[in-house]
Amino acid sequence: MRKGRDPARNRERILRAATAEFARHGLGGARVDRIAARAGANKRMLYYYYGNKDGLFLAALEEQYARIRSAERALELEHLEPREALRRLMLFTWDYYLDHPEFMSLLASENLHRAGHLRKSRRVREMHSPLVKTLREILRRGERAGIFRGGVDPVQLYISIAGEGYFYLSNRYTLSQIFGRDLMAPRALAARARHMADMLVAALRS
Amino acid sequence: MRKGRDPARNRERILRAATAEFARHGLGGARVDRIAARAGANKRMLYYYYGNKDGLFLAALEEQYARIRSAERALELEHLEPREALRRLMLFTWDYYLDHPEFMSLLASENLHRAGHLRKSRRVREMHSPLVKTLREILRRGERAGIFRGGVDPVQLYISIAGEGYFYLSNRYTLSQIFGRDLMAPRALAARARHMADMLVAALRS
Amino acid sequence: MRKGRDPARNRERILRAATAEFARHGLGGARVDRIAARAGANKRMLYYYYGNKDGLFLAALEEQYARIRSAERALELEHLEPREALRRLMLFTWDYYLDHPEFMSLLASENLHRAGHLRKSRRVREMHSPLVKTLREILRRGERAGIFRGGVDPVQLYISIAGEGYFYLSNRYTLSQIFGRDLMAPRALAARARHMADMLVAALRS
Amino acid sequence: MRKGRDPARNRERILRAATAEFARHGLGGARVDRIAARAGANKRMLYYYYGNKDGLFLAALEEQYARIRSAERALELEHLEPREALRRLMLFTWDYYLDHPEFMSLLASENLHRAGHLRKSRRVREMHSPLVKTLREILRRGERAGIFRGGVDPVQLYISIAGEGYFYLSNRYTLSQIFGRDLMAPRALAARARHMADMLVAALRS
DNA sequence: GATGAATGAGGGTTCATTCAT
DNA sequence: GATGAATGAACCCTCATTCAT
Repeated sequence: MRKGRDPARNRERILRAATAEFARHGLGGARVDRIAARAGANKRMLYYYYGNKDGLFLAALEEQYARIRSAERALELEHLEPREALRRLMLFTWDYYLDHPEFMSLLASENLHRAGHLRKSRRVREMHSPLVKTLREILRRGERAGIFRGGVDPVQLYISIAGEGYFYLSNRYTLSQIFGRDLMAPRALAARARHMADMLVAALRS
Repeated sequence: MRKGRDPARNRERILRAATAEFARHGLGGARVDRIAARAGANKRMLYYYYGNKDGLFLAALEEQYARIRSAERALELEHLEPREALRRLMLFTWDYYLDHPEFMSLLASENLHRAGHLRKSRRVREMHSPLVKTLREILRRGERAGIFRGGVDPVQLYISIAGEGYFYLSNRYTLSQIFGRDLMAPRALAARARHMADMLVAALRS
Repeated sequence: MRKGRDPARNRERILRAATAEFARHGLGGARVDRIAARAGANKRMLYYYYGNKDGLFLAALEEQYARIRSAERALELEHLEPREALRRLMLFTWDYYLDHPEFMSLLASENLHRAGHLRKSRRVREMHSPLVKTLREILRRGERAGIFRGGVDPVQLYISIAGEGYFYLSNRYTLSQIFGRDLMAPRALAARARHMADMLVAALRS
Repeated sequence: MRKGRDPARNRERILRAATAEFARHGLGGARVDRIAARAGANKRMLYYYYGNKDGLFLAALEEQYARIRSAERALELEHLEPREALRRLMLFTWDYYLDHPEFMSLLASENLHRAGHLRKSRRVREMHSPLVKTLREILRRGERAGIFRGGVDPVQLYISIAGEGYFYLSNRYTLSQIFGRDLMAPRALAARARHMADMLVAALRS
C-alpha cells in the first residue's frame, strides 16, 4: 500500500496540480517544486511522465481543451432548433468559463507564448474539426428554415459566441479596478448573460 | 556628451524596454537584465527610478492606460451623433488593440495576477471616470433622441464595445492553431470589423 | 522468444553499450540511462550484473585489457626473430589503437581517476605478467645474438613501443586543432608508422 | 577591504580553482560548486566572467597552452646549436609535464570531447604558429650543417618530442598498476629522461 | 531474470536585487 | 545619476540508485 501503487492516479494528480499552478501563476511564474508538492509526488516524476515543464504545460492545455469540447458534445446541439442551439452554446460557454477560470488562464499563457506549445500538438487540431462541422450544419439548417441570414462563417461565429463573455471574465480583475465595481456580483453576471443572448439573436436574424 | 546626460530620456527608454519585455514574456517570464540591456541602461537604474520589478510593471501598465485614454479623448466623442460616437469608439478600440498588442499582453499579465498592481494605483481609477461620464452622456443623448433603448449601463456597454474584438485578437495564436486558419489575414480582419459594428447597432436600437 | 531468453547475451550487450558510453563521455560524463537504452536493457539489470556504475566501468576496462592482450598473444612473438618481433609488436599496437579508440578513452578516464578501479582488480595484474615475460625473452635472445644492446628493461621498452603512437592518436583532436592539420589523413598515418619503426630499430641497436 | 575589491584577482582565483578541479575530476566530473568554494567566490561570478562551465573550461585550457608556450619561448631555442636545441626542448617538455600534470589532464578531457572547445578558440591556433616556425628553422640549420637528415616535418617532430614522455606520464597510474611497479620513482624518471634523449638523437642523425 | 515506477540529493544555471565607488 | 562587481536564493532539471512486483 505504498504511494507508488497506482501510476495512472499519480500521473493524474500531477496534471491536476500543474493545471492549478499554471493557471494561478502563468507558465513563467509556475514553479515545478510547487506542482510536485501539491501533487504529493516526487519532482522527478513530472519529468518521468511529461518530459519537462513545457511538456507538462502542453498536457494540461490539451486536457483542458478535451474537457470543454467533451462537455460541449454532451449538449447534442445537432438535435436542437438552430436558434436554441446557438443560445445554448453561448450560455454553456459562459458558464464553462465561469466555472473553469483556469482554462482562460491557460489560454492567456499560451497566447503570451504565441501558441508555441499548441503548434506541436496534433491532438488539439483534430479535436476541433467536429465543432466546426456541427456549427456549419446548424447554420445551414437555420438558413434553410429562413431564420438565419446567409454567408456566416462558422469559425467567426464561434469566436463571437465565445468571445462575448471572454473579455468580461478574463479581464474581470482589471475591469473591476479601473471602473471601481464588482463585476462578479450575481446580478451583474445575470445581466451580462441576458445581454449576450440578446446580442446573438439580433446579430443572426435574417 | 556622456550617456547619462539626459535623465528623463533614460527613464523613458527604460519604460519603453520594460513594456516590450513584459508584453513579450509576461511578468513572471520577463527578465530585468534584458530590460536593462534593451534600454542600454545600467541595471541599477531600474531600481533607482522604479523601485523594483513590480514597480516597473505598474509604471508600464499605468502608462499604457494613459495612452489609450488619451487617444480616446482625442476622438471628441461628445461632439458626435450618438450612434456614430459608439461606432467610432468601437472601431478605434479595435484598431488600437491591433496596433498595440503589448497593451493586451500587459492586461493579460495583470489579470493573471488578479490586478495586484492596479490595486495600488490611484491614477488609473481616476483616469477612467471621464470615460464613464462620456459614455453615460452619449447614452442619454441617444435615448432622448429615441434611437437607443433605455436602461443600458455605460460600464457594461464599454465592456461590450471593447470586448467584441478582444477575444479575437488576444487569443489569435491559439484560435489560429485550433482552427487551422490565419485570423490576421487582412480580409479576415476587415470582415471582423464590419461584423462587430453591425452587432453593436443591432444591439442598441430601441 | 522473450527478450530475457538469453542472459549471457544481455550481459554482453550491456558491457558493449557501457564501453561505448564511457569511451564517448568519460566516466563522469557517462549516463547510466543511456547505457541501458543503448543495450536495450532495463536499467535495473546493470546493477544486477555489475553492482554499480564503477563496477561496470571496471568490467569494461578489464575486458578491454583482456582483448588487446589476447590479440597480442596471437602474434606469437616468441617465434619471431627479435628485431622483427619488436617491429611487429609496435605496428600491432599502433593499429590496435587506431582501430579501438575506445580503449585509449577508457585508459584516459582511468588515469584521471588515478587507477582507482584497477587497484581493485587482480585479473588485470595477472594478465600482464606473460607480456613482460615474453618481452624479456625477446630482449635476451637479441642480446645473445649480438643485435641488441644490453641493460634494457622490458617494461620501459613496452612503454616506449606503445607510447610512440599513443600521444599522436589519443591527442589527435587537440593536435589537429592547434596545428591546423588533419593528423588522421592516410598519408600522415603511414608516415607516422614508418617513422616509429625507424626510431625503434635505431634505439635498440647495439 | 571587502572581498570584491579586486576584480582581476577574483577572476584569476576562479580560473586557478577551475583548472585544479577540471584536472582532478575531468570536465564531466568537475563540480561548479567546488570551483566556487575553492576560489572563495560566489558561484554566480563564474557565470559573470566565463559564461558557463564550458566557457570556464576553455579559458582554463587556453591559459594552460599560453603558459607552456610562454615558458618554451623563454628557452630561446633559436640561439642554440640544433641538436642541443631539440634536446633542451624535449627535456623541457618532460619536466613541464612532470611539474604540471594538470595540463595533461586538461588535454585528456579536451580530447575526450573531440576538441569541441578548442574549435571555438582562435587564440590557441595563433599561439602555435611561432612554435612551428622555430622548429622549422632549427631543422633547416641542422640540415645545412649536415647533422640532420632532410625531409623531417616540424609538426611530426614536435609530436615525437612531446609524445615521448607523454604516455609514460599521462598513463602512469594504469601502467603502475598493470606492471606492479612505481613509475614515479626518481631513478625510474631519470632513466626515462636519458632514454628519451638517446632516442631523439639517434632518430635524427643523418 | 526482468520490469516500470519511484526517489533524494545535487547538477548547472539564472533570478531579482544590492554593494562600493 | 551612473556603474561594474557581487550576492544568496531558487530555478528547472538530472543523477545514480532502489523499490515492489
